[in-house]
Amino acid sequence: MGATKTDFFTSEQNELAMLTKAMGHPARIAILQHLIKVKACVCGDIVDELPLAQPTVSQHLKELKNAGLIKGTIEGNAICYCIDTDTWNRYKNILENLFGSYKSESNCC
Amino acid sequence: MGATKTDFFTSEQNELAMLTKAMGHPARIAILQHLIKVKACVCGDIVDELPLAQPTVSQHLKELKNAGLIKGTIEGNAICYCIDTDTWNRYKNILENLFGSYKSESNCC
DNA sequence: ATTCTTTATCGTAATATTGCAATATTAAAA
DNA sequence: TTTTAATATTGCAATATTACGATAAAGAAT
Repeated sequence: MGATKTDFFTSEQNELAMLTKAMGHPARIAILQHLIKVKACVCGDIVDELPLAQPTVSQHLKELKNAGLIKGTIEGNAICYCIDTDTWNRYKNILENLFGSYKSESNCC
Repeated sequence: MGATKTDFFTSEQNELAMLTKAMGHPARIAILQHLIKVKACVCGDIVDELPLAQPTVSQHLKELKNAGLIKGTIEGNAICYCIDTDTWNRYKNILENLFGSYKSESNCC
């Protein structure tokens, strides 16, 4: 055991879980916030912003990229990371949908 | 190593990470969706809804409860779980804030 | 009082995540 | 072409997560 039983859940459930799992680390939240704040794309100075070693940051960037939250484009020998607009908006909708589907009136406790 | 370096991040970042981490499993997404759908509180038939053993479901419920997403009230020898309205709305705002703070115009790639 | 039902906890195995030092890779710069 | 700079990858140790069988706990039903 130890592996998540993804096969038994819907693709929507797995996607939501994938998204939130990718966001489920303070460093990755910090990266997203930073990419949003500095309106231009930032390259490797994300490393300077974080209290983590370069390989660790690289790993977190990879996970955010795998989830589709960010994308990186090569720029010389540096790499320019930024929010991936398309998936970002899609995820925004999915989350709004989930959180919006709950109406507090219909709660018995 | 292996432990997250929470001390070096802001409490907002840690809270967002805590929330999304708690949601970052298809079973826990399924539980939330189910609690939203059946407008009354459900007790242990969450177990029947999921393709997981009872102790595993209990563990997932505990994590959702720790994150403040749900709460359980004792009802006889059963326990009635439901969305925790207050924290749910707070988390909704926090997430809307994060996802709303990104404007796609200000992206260079 | 005993049994049944419901949920939680314990113990444990399998796997995943986190973090970093060392090293590889790739392209600019000298 | 060597050096330098920026990222990625590898390998590994520490820790966390996922899952479940066995068992405990607590109240309902008999």
